[in-house]
Amino acid sequence: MVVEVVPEVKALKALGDETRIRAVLALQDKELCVCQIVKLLELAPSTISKHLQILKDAGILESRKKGRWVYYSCSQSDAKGIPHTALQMILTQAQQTKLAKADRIQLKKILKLDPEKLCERQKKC
Amino acid sequence: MVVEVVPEVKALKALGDETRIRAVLALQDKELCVCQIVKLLELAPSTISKHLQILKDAGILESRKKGRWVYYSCSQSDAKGIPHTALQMILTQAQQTKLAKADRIQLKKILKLDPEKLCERQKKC
DNA sequence: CATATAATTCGTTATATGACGAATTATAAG
DNA sequence: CTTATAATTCGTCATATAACGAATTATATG
Repeated sequence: MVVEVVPEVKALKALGDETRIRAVLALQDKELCVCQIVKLLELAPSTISKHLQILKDAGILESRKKGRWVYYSCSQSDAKGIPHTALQMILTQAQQTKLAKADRIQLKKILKLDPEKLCERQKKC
Repeated sequence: MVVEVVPEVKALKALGDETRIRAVLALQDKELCVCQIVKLLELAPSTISKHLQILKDAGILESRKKGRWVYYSCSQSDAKGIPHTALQMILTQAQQTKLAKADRIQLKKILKLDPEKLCERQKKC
């Protein structure tokens, strides 16, 4: 886990995982609730939750709770070991990759899904 | 290992390790041969060699061979997943930490060591 | 108050990682 | 040509990581 790690490399380690960088890229435009990220990345909720914790602990993401839902968003301040400007450059470049492009298409679909069909959560997200 | 990894996160993963970021920071001023890095980081040569490979494979370091010695230095081009400018910002910030400062003091000592006393390699480094 | 739901925490498991020393490779020196 | 040395590769082992499902927590709804 990214836990006993020296703060200098926390954000680097957090971002150095395909699933986690995909999550951060998905959050570039707007905040999303956990269930939407689960839908996008197709991993168990518990797995996604843990990844989001790691990113939050690294200062890359923030979260706010609204009712039963938890919304994650990109932090506007420096992450642990990566200045905000540098992080932006990294993410801008990563957005150009196939990986990110495919996810953006998929995310668009998820955001447009019939709220009734996706799940209850969509009614409130 | 950092090997099966999608290129987007290779450099991030490579840097997200205390030993490896220390190596990169030590190489900011000038190239060093493997034995000097071994001396600085106090790990087995085989371990250091592997770390340096990972950093090289991520596009962060370069190496040149001169006789029996292999010198590693920082690459001037983009790493895999981190634009060069962003990497510079990250490293500049990392240089401010206690970890890096202590290493710089130690490195200065290593570079001044009596060549005869350190080891044969020092005669040529 | 009971039930449903979103998210997290916990326990487990398979795989990845980082460490080492021994063996190997490449080059220099005797 | 033999020996010594710098670095790497290989095999092994202990630990870290990422995945899952079950259990738990928090909140909304009937």
